[in-house]
Amino acid sequence: MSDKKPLIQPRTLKGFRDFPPALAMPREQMIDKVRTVFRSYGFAPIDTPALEYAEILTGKGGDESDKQMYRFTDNGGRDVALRFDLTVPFARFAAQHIGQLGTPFKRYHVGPVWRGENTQHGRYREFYQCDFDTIGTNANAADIEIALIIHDILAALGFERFSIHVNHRLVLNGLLASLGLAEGAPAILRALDKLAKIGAEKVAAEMQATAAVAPEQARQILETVQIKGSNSEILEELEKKIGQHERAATGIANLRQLLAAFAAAGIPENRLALDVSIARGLDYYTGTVYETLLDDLPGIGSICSGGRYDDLASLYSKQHLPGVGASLGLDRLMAAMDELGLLQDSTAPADVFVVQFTEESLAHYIAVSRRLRDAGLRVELFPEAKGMGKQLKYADRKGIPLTLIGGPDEMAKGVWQVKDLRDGVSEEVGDGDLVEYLQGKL
RNA sequence: GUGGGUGUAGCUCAGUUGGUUAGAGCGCCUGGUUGUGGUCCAGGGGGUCGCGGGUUCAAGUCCCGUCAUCCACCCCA
Repeated sequence: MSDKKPLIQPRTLKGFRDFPPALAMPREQMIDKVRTVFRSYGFAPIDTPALEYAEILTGKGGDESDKQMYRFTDNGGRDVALRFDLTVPFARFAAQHIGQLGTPFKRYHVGPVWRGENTQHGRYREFYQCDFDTIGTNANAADIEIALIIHDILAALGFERFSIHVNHRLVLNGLLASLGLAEGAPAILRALDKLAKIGAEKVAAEMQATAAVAPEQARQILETVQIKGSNSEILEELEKKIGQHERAATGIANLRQLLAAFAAAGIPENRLALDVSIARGLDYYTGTVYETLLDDLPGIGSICSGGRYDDLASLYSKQHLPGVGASLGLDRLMAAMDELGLLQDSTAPADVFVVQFTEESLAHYIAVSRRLRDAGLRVELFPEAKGMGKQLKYADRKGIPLTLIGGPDEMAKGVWQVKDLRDGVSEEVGDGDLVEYLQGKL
């Protein structure tokens, strides 16, 4: 062998990760659970290319996202870029295909996105998002459904303590309009969005600096936005303060309907938190806005956020497409679940391990494996007729709970020895009773 | 993009004011135990000290650069 050839150092790019089974299995399990929820609401899956023409993607999320975009010229001289979220590609998709899809259209999309920003805990340059949107309807029922889905996903993943913070842009706009500040709304909302992070004083200062808000106006905004109390108490207060404004009244009514829906669905009230300070920095939200926080890990940030927008695809089509949706950050969620010990689920790749006692009897083992698989069991047959100690050790290390031993003695009697590696107990089981016995053990 | 911390065996980490063949625990492999894992006993393999350069008689240790990672800011998922 030539050891002269210099080896290439195996490595991955910053912010890009390998997923060995211990990571890939929980991720697949998560995606399965999330998908099940989407489907239970009648959402259909779509997929789009990772790579798009740069002009499709740039300029949609502001300077920041343009800077973070992986962009290059392909071999055909095209200016292309990797998608940095799933929303913009969906807008393009909707503009291109809405004629065939019909409205309302409900889709979910699970896939990787890329952002060339600095890495941090739960933040990578390649990460998975799960987006779900209903487009083509203005009905508040669609907004309610999105919130219910967020709730059901987190519940399905095993989270107990979380809260979906909701607000309505019409409430905020009504508030600003009542103060004569409709003009500076985007800048004011961007400042407001930082409330939880930098505090009321700095927010007031920023609003005064960037949006020509008078100190008294800032005080009133912050007072309204920081109303405390139960969800219905907050609504009452809002009603009193700005309920006479038509737009605000609509927003308040929609939020009231959302609360009623959650109550009707029997969801604990503390999982939905009316929070007038939630604005979402993005300009395009026009109605409901969502931000989901884990009570036990507030520092990790929002793990699922979104809202209602007036027109998704206006950049690509004259067709008016209002919608509402949210996106879930899978990798951030996985980091959270890891931290909270929700990821400890068995990662065993199989339920039953079949020992290959002798190579001569391979067909016997393949036959039984097949029978068990047909019965829905996950079965691994060891590829080599190595010593049984080796094979059992292998099965044990993988966390496979049950092993099937069928050597000459068992074959002569027409039985299998089933050894439960969890307690070390073995039992002889007749060939005919095998499937039922194993299923009972799992 | 800015500021800071950390890189020594597969993992978690020791390693003195620079000083000879760089250590431990766990894991891994082999044997005790060719029909029984997880316990026990004995033995074994495994490290260009992230990488590159510099200072020095001498660098894991000091200096510079670089890459990776973690934390904060920013932004977000």
